[in-house]
Amino acid sequence: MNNRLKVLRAERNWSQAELAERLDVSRQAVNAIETGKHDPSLPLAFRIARLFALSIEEIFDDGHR
Amino acid sequence: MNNRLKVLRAERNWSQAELAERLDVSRQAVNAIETGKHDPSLPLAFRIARLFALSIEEIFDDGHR
DNA sequence: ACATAAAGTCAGGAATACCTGACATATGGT
DNA sequence: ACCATATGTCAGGTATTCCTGACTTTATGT
Repeated sequence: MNNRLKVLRAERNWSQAELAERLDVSRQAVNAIETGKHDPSLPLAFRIARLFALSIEEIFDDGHR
Repeated sequence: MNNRLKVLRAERNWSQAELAERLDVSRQAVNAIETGKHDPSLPLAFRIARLFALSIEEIFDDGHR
């Protein structure tokens, strides 16, 4: 699952730790998602989308067009 | 996580088993999601949204707003 | 009433998404 | 060069999402 987390974070000058705090997850969880080690749960995907005021589909991409 | 799976399925006259087959998951997985026992993974949420030609947000609702 | 299909549920197990704590490496500022 | 911050990664543990197979309960049709 590809995602635009790193760029969205860079646009706001947030560290992974800052983003993690805003999402109420661990810094490692943010890192793992950014580096593609695993996908967020659906509830977390919702929190991410809401934080950036975007739809889940605008942030995450599972390929299958 | 609330969802409109049951209605979307009813609109198409699909059984849980038929839906499961189209989503390539077990019948029990569909049942568990419909009955709110657990949330789908993000990849599965994408497949569900694509199948019904809707956005994830149009199908699932995590409460917050 | 009866038969079949659909839906719900349980147990046990596999894979994955989270956690904390620790440590290594990289990047940036002074 | 030095120091602080950021990022990446590992281990070990817990919780969740899926699986199969089996069973019960509920709906539907004849």
